Amino acid sequence: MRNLGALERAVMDVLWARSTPATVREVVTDLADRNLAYTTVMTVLDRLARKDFVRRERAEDGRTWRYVAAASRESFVAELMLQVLDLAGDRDAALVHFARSVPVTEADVLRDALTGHGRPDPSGRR
Amino acid sequence: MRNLGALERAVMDVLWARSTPATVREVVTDLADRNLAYTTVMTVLDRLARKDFVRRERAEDGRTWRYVAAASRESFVAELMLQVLDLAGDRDAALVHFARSVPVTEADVLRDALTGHGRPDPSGRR
DNA sequence: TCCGCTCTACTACGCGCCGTAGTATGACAA
DNA sequence: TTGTCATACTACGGCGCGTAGTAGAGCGGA
Repeated sequence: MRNLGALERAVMDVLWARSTPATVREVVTDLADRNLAYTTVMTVLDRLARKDFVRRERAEDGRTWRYVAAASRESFVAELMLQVLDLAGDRDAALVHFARSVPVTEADVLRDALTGHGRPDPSGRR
Repeated sequence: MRNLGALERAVMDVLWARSTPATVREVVTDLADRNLAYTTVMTVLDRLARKDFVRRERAEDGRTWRYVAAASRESFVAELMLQVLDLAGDRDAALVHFARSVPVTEADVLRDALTGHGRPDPSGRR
């Protein structure tokens, strides 16, 4: 699962901003400042779908597609962070470096989230 | 600071494995299984230097360069993780996702590293 | 019924990055 | 002086991505 280009990321941002599935047309208007051709956005959405970053479903008219982000932005980022961690030879050492380089306020967030990790939290995520 | 290609990463691995600065020749022999041309490795090292992933210094003979990784593998990974985190709209939410998706044993490592983050630890890192 | 709008599928092209390496050139050693 | 070794510079093909055109199908209005 490779990374995304700039426009691909912009399109994902649009999809993440709208929580509900969006048509190509809607994404185009949300990116109006970029002045993109309709087909450009379509191509990008198609590529994102191929890479499983977005899913698509038929609209009521039976011919228009609606696109929706396959994962939340936050879990996407978390996933990416785990992939990056895989680059480390010594994962623990990398984690320590990471923990120390995170701003203090975010360290608190992390600490809180870790408290109870592995605890009886019935949500069955891997 | 973009990401690295496969060969670039392999070369970095060599440099990280050797803690001491290495010549092109040495990197080539460490990558012997790949059967690379000397100039290939030289080009890659040159590109890594341009991107500030490695530094280089003259050897004693005055004409050979020695290359050394600019950062440890662990801090490189930690840095990358922070960059990824920047992609998140809601950093805290992404951190929570991350904390929850990390294996339990590594969660312990993280927790330990975070204990004392911002505490009276006289080492003056940001 | 025919026109035009809209949406989709398919194709294409340029650029930059990266893997890969050749050539030219200079220095040193035999 | 000739061969060896290191460097600098140049090159080329593939791939990913930004960008978009064209062709064709369906639908709604004149």
